[in-house]
Amino acid sequence: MLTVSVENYLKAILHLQVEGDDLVSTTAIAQKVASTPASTSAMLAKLGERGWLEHQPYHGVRLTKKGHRVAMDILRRHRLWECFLVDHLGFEWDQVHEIAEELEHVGSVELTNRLDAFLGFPKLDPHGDVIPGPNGRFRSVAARTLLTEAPRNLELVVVGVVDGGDAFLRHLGVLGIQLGTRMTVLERLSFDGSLHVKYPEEEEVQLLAPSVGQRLWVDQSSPAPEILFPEEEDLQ
Amino acid sequence: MLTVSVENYLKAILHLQVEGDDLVSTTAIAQKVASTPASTSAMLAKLGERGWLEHQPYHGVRLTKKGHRVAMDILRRHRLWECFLVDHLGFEWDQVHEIAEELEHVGSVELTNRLDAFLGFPKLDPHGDVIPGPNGRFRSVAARTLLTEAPRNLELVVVGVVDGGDAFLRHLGVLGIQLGTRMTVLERLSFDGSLHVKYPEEEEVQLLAPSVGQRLWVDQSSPAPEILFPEEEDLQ
DNA sequence: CTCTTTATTTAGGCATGACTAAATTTTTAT
DNA sequence: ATAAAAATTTAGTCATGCCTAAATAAAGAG
Ligand SMILES: [Mn+2]
Ligand SMILES: [Mn+2]
Ligand SMILES: [Mn+2]
Ligand SMILES: [Mn+2]
Repeated sequence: MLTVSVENYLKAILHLQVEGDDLVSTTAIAQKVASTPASTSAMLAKLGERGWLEHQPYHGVRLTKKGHRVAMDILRRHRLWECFLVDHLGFEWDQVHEIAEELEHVGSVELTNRLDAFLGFPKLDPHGDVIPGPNGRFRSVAARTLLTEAPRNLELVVVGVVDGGDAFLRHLGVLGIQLGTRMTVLERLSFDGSLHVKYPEEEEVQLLAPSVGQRLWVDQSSPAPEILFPEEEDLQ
Repeated sequence: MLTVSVENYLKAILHLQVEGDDLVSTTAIAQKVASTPASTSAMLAKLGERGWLEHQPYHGVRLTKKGHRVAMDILRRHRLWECFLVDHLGFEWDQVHEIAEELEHVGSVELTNRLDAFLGFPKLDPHGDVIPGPNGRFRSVAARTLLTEAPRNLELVVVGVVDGGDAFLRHLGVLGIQLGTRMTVLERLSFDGSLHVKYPEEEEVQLLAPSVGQRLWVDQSSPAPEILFPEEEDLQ
């Protein structure tokens, strides 16, 4: 049986491994699970013995196939519960993380799969993060771009948030941005990468800090017009 | 913060206190939480110090107001989740106890109250057990009688199960009994208290063991016909 | 009322998972 | 290449919560 503590470590390692796919450092893990490097070092030794990760002392860890699968299952439960909380219980997207952090540790496979079905097999959680399927792999989703790297003068939709802590999500609230918000990037300022963006209904142009632009996934607004007016696309 | 273990002890004590309202014994608690009397004794001392119960060494414990409230909140979460599992995820009533045993430890009040609302503020869980409200008291329910003590020759509905472990619930399945099943008690055998019962559609009369009759809550079948044909009622 | 049985507590250990402080290894800077 | 800084592990504790075995108290039998 997996303890809550072990599960939290495995999920933290998975998270750090997805970005920067090399070895994950003790300190980074300690920070993510809010414990000390010493405690983490002891835990990593144990997780290594039990075959969930490979530990290269003084250099870092990498999840084994087995450990990766376990961590993906936890992530799956976390994100499915977030969907439930937002879609059916009416929570806001910045209120669900902490609760899902506990619900994710109820491990019944039967429960998870029925919840998945109840929710309609969602691909994305309320923050636009991809939900792993019952096979322990991420469900496939449409391609997406960071707002910073998106093309200019094209209407975009916000489809996800990178690493969205509650503070950032509330900041987005202040800016009037949520999943589904549409905007057009007019200009990227060379000074610090700030973005001039325009919202459909508003006249005024807003300036988004790079810390925001780098953490928003966007997609093209409408799959509708596509190649209907290729000349106009070229003109802009 | 309450640990899972502490919560399980408090709920076990509440359970034992409801039936037989006197002091609850160390052995009974140990049995309920599946631990030893020695471990339980140590835990009771701690729970006493922290003000959740009064411990009379060698004689037993009783929950304080504070401890009672905490336990009722856990019971509330347990039963609300059971409703969710059966009503929305399609589980059978003999499959939900173990899962709810884990879900009940997610303590967010906001979550509990929203789940309650989502479920339509149910008064009874899938086993016919009364669900505590947000104030920590049982919701009021219509009066009910044990099948053993119900009047003869009157159509009854099964509205609840006393202390329904999964084994008993599956046995009821074999007998074709679930919540909402209607039946009429024809006779109570003086030998061992077995009951001759008749089901509406079936011709044959069934014999129910006393172990079953003593653990079924029933109510009068239909509030509809009432005094419409009093003569016919008398004729039977 | 005494003896025996049963219930409960105490004593002594063990596993898990956390911490601080100290030792050690790796990395960075000069 | 060597010294300083940073990261990691090791050593030594502590709190929880569990166990078995032994001591003690309460209840029941005669
Ligand atoms: Mn968690
Ligand atoms: Mn999320
Ligand atoms: Mn439980
Ligand atoms: Mn129940």
